[in-house]
Amino acid sequence: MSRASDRAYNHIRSMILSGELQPGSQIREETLAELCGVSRTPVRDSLRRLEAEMFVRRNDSQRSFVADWSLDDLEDAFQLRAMLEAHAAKRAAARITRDQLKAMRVHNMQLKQAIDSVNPDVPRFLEHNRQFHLIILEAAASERLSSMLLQVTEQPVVLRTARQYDLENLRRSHHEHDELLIAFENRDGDWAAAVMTAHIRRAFHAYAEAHSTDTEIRKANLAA
Amino acid sequence: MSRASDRAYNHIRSMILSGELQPGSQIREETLAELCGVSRTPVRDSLRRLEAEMFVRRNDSQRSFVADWSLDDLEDAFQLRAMLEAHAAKRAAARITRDQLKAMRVHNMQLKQAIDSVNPDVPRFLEHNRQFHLIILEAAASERLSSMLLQVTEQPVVLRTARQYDLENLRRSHHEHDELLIAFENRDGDWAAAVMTAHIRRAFHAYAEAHSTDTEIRKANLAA
DNA sequence: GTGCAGCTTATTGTATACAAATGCCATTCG
DNA sequence: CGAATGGCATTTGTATACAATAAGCTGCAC
Repeated sequence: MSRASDRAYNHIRSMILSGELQPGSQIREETLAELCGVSRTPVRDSLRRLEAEMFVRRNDSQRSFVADWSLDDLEDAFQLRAMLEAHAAKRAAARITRDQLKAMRVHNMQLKQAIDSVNPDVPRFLEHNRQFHLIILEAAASERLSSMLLQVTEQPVVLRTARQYDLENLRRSHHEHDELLIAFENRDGDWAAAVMTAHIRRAFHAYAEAHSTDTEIRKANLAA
Repeated sequence: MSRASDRAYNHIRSMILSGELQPGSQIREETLAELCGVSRTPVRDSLRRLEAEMFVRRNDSQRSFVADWSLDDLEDAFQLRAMLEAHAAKRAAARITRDQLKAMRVHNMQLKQAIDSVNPDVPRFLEHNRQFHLIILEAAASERLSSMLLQVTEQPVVLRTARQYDLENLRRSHHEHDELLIAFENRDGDWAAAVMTAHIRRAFHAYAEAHSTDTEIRKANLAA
């Protein structure tokens, strides 16, 4: 996409992710336009995209609000994600190439390194993790599946809190990736799907735990 | 949505579904604007929506084309649909209310009537069929799942050819719905999911068969 | 004849002005 | 005192003009 429209999209998206735009709050096109330094036209474009991606929601009278997801909604998203990623894994097992497997191994090694050093580099872990999963999606060779999965992966709640996993959980991810790789090498789609389901669901519970702790902390702060 | 924008969206969508806009052909905003009797602004809105729904695709330089799906893409869509609908059925089995069940029974009765009369009314069948499935989606109570499923159900290829099923297949649908209802009454999510999977996959193969016949005929016509 | 440069045309992107719709508040009538 | 209604303010929708970009073409050089 073009300059202004892209800028607006990325800007608004990051403001939502960072919490700068509070969940549930109304967002007006003109305000956003000023914040992004563009006119309303590209802002409107961005809002439509963000609405399709469920970052933004509109009420009956076309006013836009920052989406506000409950823990239930989150579990919902993870459930869907688990199902779709498992499906992708199964398809990928039947189609994946040597080169793709090789690339996955490299990413899995690098994400391990990112958290094994004395100074764990979580963003680097996440990036390699993303690439790892992306290759599976690529190997699954279903454009439709890809677009759906992105929709459910790129959610604010997911992204904003992905960083909360502790190192122990990240290490588990690495081992699960290893198992996935073996399943792929054996072209065992059911195995791959099962490992993937477990992988995603564990991630959800790790998150939910971190989240409840977080909530506790927030409550404590409010009480203080 | 508002008047002009809605009109444009529906108009363009129906032109794609009817084949008036040929798959693969480029579509220019201004042309569409004239066809719809609105300015480019609402047309652009519509194109973005249609693009998100994969009715329209854009190339690297932002030009829009009517999506053109192969049989593989179609099977892909049906596979995803089967998975998602099965998931919906499972969730619905745990949540569905008496009233919803009752409404489903009514729709299933009416869709039977629509094809049992001397003059089969396929559009009426399809409408009740749609409502039947919609209630399941409603009972599944996952907004995200709903929006995904709509995406994969409302596809041109699916819609354009839904009318090709013969009466025998439509009757089978009715019976499968009956079985679904019993699974729901027993709150047996796994059963419901299994029936649903079979239901959708049978529909796909019925379609694929009709389609290949269709293709044969077309080839024959071309040869003549 | 082939390929590239530069120009021309086609198409989309952006800004802005104005129109339409919606919500809000105050005022009035029952 | 409460509910309905009218008008005002806010926000979004649409049209249009202009800018930017990409595609296609023409002619020139080799």
